[in-house]
Amino acid sequence: MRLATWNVNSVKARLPRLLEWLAEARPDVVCLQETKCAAEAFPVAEVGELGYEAAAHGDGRWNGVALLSRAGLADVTPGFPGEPGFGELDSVGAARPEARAIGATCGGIRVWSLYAPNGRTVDSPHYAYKLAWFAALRDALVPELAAGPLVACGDYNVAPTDADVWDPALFVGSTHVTPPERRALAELRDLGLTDVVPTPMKGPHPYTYWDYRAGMFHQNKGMRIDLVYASADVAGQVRSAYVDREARKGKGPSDHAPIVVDLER
DNA sequence: ATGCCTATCGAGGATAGA
Repeated sequence: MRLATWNVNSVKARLPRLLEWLAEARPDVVCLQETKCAAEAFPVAEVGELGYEAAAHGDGRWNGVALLSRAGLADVTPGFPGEPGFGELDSVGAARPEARAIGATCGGIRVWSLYAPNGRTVDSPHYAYKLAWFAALRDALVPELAAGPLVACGDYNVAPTDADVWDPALFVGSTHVTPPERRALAELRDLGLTDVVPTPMKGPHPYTYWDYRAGMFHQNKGMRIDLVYASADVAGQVRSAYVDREARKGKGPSDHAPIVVDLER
Protein backbone atom coordinates (compact mmCIF):
# COMPACT_ATOMS: atom_id res chain seq x y z
CA MET A 1 0.00 0.00 0.00
CA ARG A 2 1.21 3.46 -0.90
CA LEU A 3 0.14 6.17 1.54
CA ALA A 4 0.68 9.91 1.12
CA THR A 5 0.04 13.17 2.94
CA TRP A 6 0.06 16.64 1.37
CA ASN A 7 -0.89 20.13 2.46
CA VAL A 8 -2.13 21.39 -0.92
CA ASN A 9 -2.87 25.01 0.11
CA SER A 10 -6.27 25.08 -1.65
CA VAL A 11 -7.53 22.02 -3.48
CA LYS A 12 -9.24 24.27 -6.01
CA ALA A 13 -6.10 26.23 -6.90
CA ARG A 14 -4.03 23.02 -6.82
CA LEU A 15 -6.43 20.74 -8.70
CA PRO A 16 -4.38 20.46 -11.93
CA ARG A 17 -1.20 19.81 -9.94
CA LEU A 18 -3.01 17.37 -7.62
CA LEU A 19 -4.52 15.33 -10.46
CA GLU A 20 -1.21 15.24 -12.30
CA TRP A 21 0.56 14.13 -9.13
CA LEU A 22 -2.02 11.44 -8.30
CA ALA A 23 -1.71 10.00 -11.81
CA GLU A 24 2.06 9.88 -11.51
CA ALA A 25 2.64 8.84 -7.87
CA ARG A 26 -0.43 6.60 -7.77
CA PRO A 27 -0.85 6.50 -4.00
CA ASP A 28 -3.59 4.24 -2.63
CA VAL A 29 -4.53 6.52 0.25
CA VAL A 30 -3.97 10.28 0.41
CA CYS A 31 -4.38 12.66 3.34
CA LEU A 32 -4.94 16.25 2.22
CA GLN A 33 -4.80 19.42 4.31
CA GLU A 34 -5.66 23.07 3.76
CA THR A 35 -8.17 22.18 1.10
CA LYS A 36 -9.82 25.57 1.76
CA CYS A 37 -13.14 24.35 0.43
CA ALA A 38 -16.50 23.28 1.80
CA ALA A 39 -17.20 19.54 1.81
CA GLU A 40 -19.86 19.93 -0.89
CA ALA A 41 -17.43 21.86 -3.11
CA PHE A 42 -14.71 19.20 -2.99
CA PRO A 43 -13.76 17.94 -6.49
CA VAL A 44 -15.13 14.43 -5.90
CA ALA A 45 -15.80 13.73 -9.59
CA GLU A 46 -12.31 14.78 -10.70
CA VAL A 47 -10.49 12.52 -8.24
CA GLY A 48 -13.12 9.85 -8.91
CA GLU A 49 -11.98 9.66 -12.52
CA LEU A 50 -8.59 8.53 -11.20
CA GLY A 51 -10.26 5.81 -9.16
CA TYR A 52 -10.43 7.51 -5.78
CA GLU A 53 -13.25 7.66 -3.31
CA ALA A 54 -13.16 10.94 -1.38
CA ALA A 55 -14.27 12.18 2.02
CA ALA A 56 -13.95 15.89 2.79
CA HIS A 57 -14.41 18.03 5.89
CA GLY A 58 -14.41 21.75 5.14
CA ASP A 59 -15.02 25.21 6.52
CA GLY A 60 -14.94 27.02 3.19
CA ARG A 61 -12.34 29.71 3.13
CA TRP A 62 -9.89 28.37 5.72
CA ASN A 63 -8.58 25.02 6.91
CA GLY A 64 -10.21 21.92 5.41
CA VAL A 65 -9.01 18.30 5.31
CA ALA A 66 -9.84 15.33 3.11
CA LEU A 67 -9.07 11.68 2.46
CA LEU A 68 -8.76 9.99 -0.91
CA SER A 69 -8.66 6.22 -1.18
CA ARG A 70 -8.71 3.39 -3.66
CA ALA A 71 -8.38 0.88 -0.82
CA GLY A 72 -11.80 1.47 0.72
CA LEU A 73 -13.11 4.42 2.70
CA ALA A 74 -15.30 3.36 5.61
CA ASP A 75 -16.43 4.80 8.94
CA VAL A 76 -15.64 8.39 7.96
CA THR A 77 -15.31 10.68 10.98
CA PRO A 78 -15.15 14.46 10.46
CA GLY A 79 -13.38 15.87 13.52
CA PHE A 80 -12.65 13.91 16.71
CA PRO A 81 -14.41 13.64 20.08
CA GLY A 82 -13.51 16.50 22.41
CA GLU A 83 -11.93 18.56 19.61
CA PRO A 84 -11.73 22.17 20.78
CA GLY A 85 -12.84 25.02 18.56
CA PHE A 86 -11.90 28.65 18.17
CA GLY A 87 -13.89 31.84 17.91
CA GLU A 88 -17.36 32.82 18.98
CA LEU A 89 -18.90 30.83 21.80
CA ASP A 90 -22.29 29.20 21.37
CA SER A 91 -25.13 29.11 23.93
CA VAL A 92 -23.31 26.51 26.06
CA GLY A 93 -20.03 28.42 25.97
CA ALA A 94 -18.23 26.24 23.42
CA ALA A 95 -16.49 27.37 20.26
CA ARG A 96 -17.23 25.46 17.07
CA PRO A 97 -14.42 23.11 16.02
CA GLU A 98 -12.69 24.02 12.77
CA ALA A 99 -12.21 21.52 9.91
CA ARG A 100 -8.83 20.17 11.00
CA ALA A 101 -9.27 16.41 11.22
CA ILE A 102 -10.94 13.63 9.28
CA GLY A 103 -10.60 9.92 9.89
CA ALA A 104 -11.59 6.83 7.93
CA THR A 105 -10.73 3.17 7.67
CA CYS A 106 -8.83 2.39 4.46
CA GLY A 107 -7.49 -1.06 3.64
CA GLY A 108 -7.62 -2.15 7.27
CA ILE A 109 -5.84 0.93 8.62
CA ARG A 110 -7.46 3.73 10.55
CA VAL A 111 -6.20 6.84 8.72
CA TRP A 112 -6.35 10.42 10.02
CA SER A 113 -5.67 13.54 7.99
CA LEU A 114 -4.75 16.33 10.40
CA TYR A 115 -4.17 20.06 10.12
CA ALA A 116 -2.97 21.46 13.43
CA PRO A 117 -3.65 25.11 14.32
CA ASN A 118 -0.78 27.43 13.41
CA GLY A 119 -0.51 29.13 16.80
CA ARG A 120 0.62 32.47 15.32
CA THR A 121 2.65 33.74 18.31
CA VAL A 122 3.26 32.27 21.75
CA ASP A 123 1.26 35.03 23.44
CA SER A 124 -1.72 34.57 21.09
CA PRO A 125 -4.95 32.78 22.04
CA HIS A 126 -4.26 30.73 18.91
CA TYR A 127 -1.21 29.25 20.62
CA ALA A 128 -3.21 28.09 23.65
CA TYR A 129 -5.78 26.71 21.21
CA LYS A 130 -3.04 24.80 19.37
CA LEU A 131 -1.85 23.13 22.59
CA ALA A 132 -5.43 22.33 23.66
CA TRP A 133 -6.08 20.82 20.22
CA PHE A 134 -3.06 18.53 20.54
CA ALA A 135 -4.09 17.46 24.05
CA ALA A 136 -7.58 16.60 22.82
CA LEU A 137 -6.13 14.76 19.81
CA ARG A 138 -3.98 12.65 22.11
CA ASP A 139 -7.00 11.69 24.22
CA ALA A 140 -9.06 10.89 21.11
CA LEU A 141 -6.34 8.63 19.70
CA VAL A 142 -6.17 6.40 22.79
CA PRO A 143 -9.25 4.29 21.92
CA GLU A 144 -8.43 4.51 18.20
CA LEU A 145 -5.00 2.98 18.82
CA ALA A 146 -6.46 0.25 20.98
CA ALA A 147 -8.73 -0.74 18.09
CA GLY A 148 -6.05 -1.55 15.52
CA PRO A 149 -3.50 -0.26 12.99
CA LEU A 150 -3.48 3.53 12.66
CA VAL A 151 -1.66 6.38 10.92
CA ALA A 152 -2.09 10.04 11.86
CA CYS A 153 -0.72 12.08 8.98
CA GLY A 154 -0.70 15.73 8.18
CA ASP A 155 0.50 19.22 8.82
CA TYR A 156 1.34 19.26 12.52
CA ASN A 157 2.71 22.82 12.39
CA VAL A 158 5.50 21.76 14.75
CA ALA A 159 9.12 21.04 13.83
CA PRO A 160 10.03 18.07 16.07
CA THR A 161 13.71 19.03 16.51
CA ASP A 162 16.07 21.90 15.73
CA ALA A 163 17.37 19.84 12.78
CA ASP A 164 13.91 20.23 11.28
CA VAL A 165 14.24 23.99 10.66
CA TRP A 166 16.80 25.58 8.34
CA ASP A 167 18.04 28.07 10.95
CA PRO A 168 17.04 27.27 14.54
CA ALA A 169 18.45 30.57 15.82
CA LEU A 170 15.88 32.48 13.80
CA PHE A 171 13.05 30.55 15.42
CA VAL A 172 13.91 31.15 19.08
CA GLY A 173 10.73 32.47 20.69
CA SER A 174 8.57 31.58 17.69
CA THR A 175 5.84 29.03 17.41
CA HIS A 176 6.51 25.64 15.77
CA VAL A 177 9.62 25.00 17.87
CA THR A 178 8.63 25.74 21.49
CA PRO A 179 9.07 23.08 24.19
CA PRO A 180 5.30 22.82 24.86
CA GLU A 181 4.61 22.16 21.17
CA ARG A 182 7.40 19.59 21.00
CA ARG A 183 6.11 18.01 24.20
CA ALA A 184 2.70 17.69 22.55
CA LEU A 185 4.32 15.63 19.78
CA ALA A 186 6.26 13.59 22.35
CA GLU A 187 3.01 12.81 24.14
CA LEU A 188 1.55 11.51 20.89
CA ARG A 189 4.61 9.30 20.38
CA ASP A 190 4.23 8.12 23.98
CA LEU A 191 0.88 6.64 22.97
CA GLY A 192 2.83 4.24 20.78
CA LEU A 193 3.11 6.27 17.60
CA THR A 194 6.31 6.26 15.56
CA ASP A 195 7.54 9.26 13.57
CA VAL A 196 8.07 7.83 10.07
CA VAL A 197 10.86 10.15 8.95
CA PRO A 198 10.97 10.38 5.15
CA THR A 199 14.12 10.43 3.03
CA PRO A 200 14.83 13.83 1.48
CA MET A 201 15.30 13.80 -2.29
CA LYS A 202 18.01 16.45 -1.89
CA GLY A 203 20.19 17.57 1.02
CA PRO A 204 20.33 16.11 4.53
CA HIS A 205 17.00 17.44 5.85
CA PRO A 206 13.59 15.98 5.01
CA TYR A 207 11.90 19.37 4.89
CA THR A 208 8.27 19.38 3.77
CA TYR A 209 7.55 23.13 3.72
CA TRP A 210 9.32 26.10 2.14
CA ASP A 211 7.99 29.66 2.24
CA TYR A 212 6.91 31.00 -1.13
CA ARG A 213 8.98 34.15 -0.71
CA ALA A 214 12.61 35.10 -1.18
CA GLY A 215 13.65 31.93 -3.02
CA MET A 216 13.38 29.82 0.11
CA PHE A 217 12.78 26.59 -1.80
CA HIS A 218 15.65 27.28 -4.18
CA GLN A 219 17.94 27.80 -1.16
CA ASN A 220 16.44 24.76 0.58
CA LYS A 221 15.52 26.85 3.61
CA GLY A 222 12.62 24.75 4.79
CA MET A 223 10.97 23.07 7.74
CA ARG A 224 9.80 19.55 8.52
CA ILE A 225 6.33 20.15 9.89
CA ASP A 226 4.33 17.55 7.95
CA LEU A 227 4.53 14.24 9.75
CA VAL A 228 3.45 10.62 9.47
CA TYR A 229 2.81 9.13 12.91
CA ALA A 230 2.20 5.39 12.67
CA SER A 231 1.15 2.78 15.20
CA ALA A 232 3.76 0.08 15.87
CA ASP A 233 2.25 -2.48 13.51
CA VAL A 234 2.09 0.00 10.62
CA ALA A 235 5.56 1.42 11.41
CA GLY A 236 6.90 -2.12 11.20
CA GLN A 237 5.51 -2.40 7.70
CA VAL A 238 7.20 0.72 6.31
CA ARG A 239 9.32 -0.25 3.34
CA SER A 240 10.34 3.28 2.39
CA ALA A 241 9.28 6.90 2.74
CA TYR A 242 10.32 10.06 0.92
CA VAL A 243 9.52 13.73 0.49
CA ASP A 244 8.44 14.37 -3.10
CA ARG A 245 10.16 17.73 -3.55
CA GLU A 246 9.51 17.56 -7.31
CA ALA A 247 5.92 18.48 -6.46
CA ARG A 248 7.20 21.74 -4.89
CA LYS A 249 8.81 22.79 -8.19
CA GLY A 250 7.39 24.39 -11.33
CA LYS A 251 4.35 26.54 -11.91
CA GLY A 252 1.73 27.00 -9.20
CA PRO A 253 2.98 24.61 -6.50
CA SER A 254 1.76 24.32 -2.92
CA ASP A 255 4.24 25.64 -0.36
CA HIS A 256 4.33 22.07 1.06
CA ALA A 257 5.62 18.91 -0.60
CA PRO A 258 3.90 15.52 -0.26
CA ILE A 259 5.30 12.69 1.84
CA VAL A 260 4.97 9.25 0.25
CA VAL A 261 5.15 6.06 2.34
CA ASP A 262 5.25 2.54 0.94
CA LEU A 263 3.95 -0.18 3.25
CA GLU A 264 4.40 -3.96 3.12
CA ARG A 265 0.71 -4.72 2.98
C1' DA B 1 11.98 36.13 9.31
C1' DT B 2 8.21 38.80 8.32
C1' DG B 3 4.29 39.10 5.23
C1' DC B 4 9.23 40.22 0.22
C1' DC B 5 4.17 35.16 -1.74
C1' DT B 6 -0.14 32.91 -2.35
C1' DA B 7 -5.08 32.08 -1.73
C1' DT B 8 -9.74 33.55 -0.50
C1' DC B 9 -13.68 36.53 -0.84
C1' DG B 10 -15.28 39.73 -3.70
C1' DA B 11 -14.36 43.61 -6.33
C1' DG B 12 -9.91 46.65 -2.82
C1' DG B 13 -8.11 45.41 0.69
C1' DA B 14 -8.46 42.49 4.76
C1' DT B 15 -7.26 37.98 6.72
C1' DA B 16 -4.42 34.05 7.10
C1' DG B 17 -0.50 31.18 6.73
C1' DA B 18 4.68 29.42 9.50
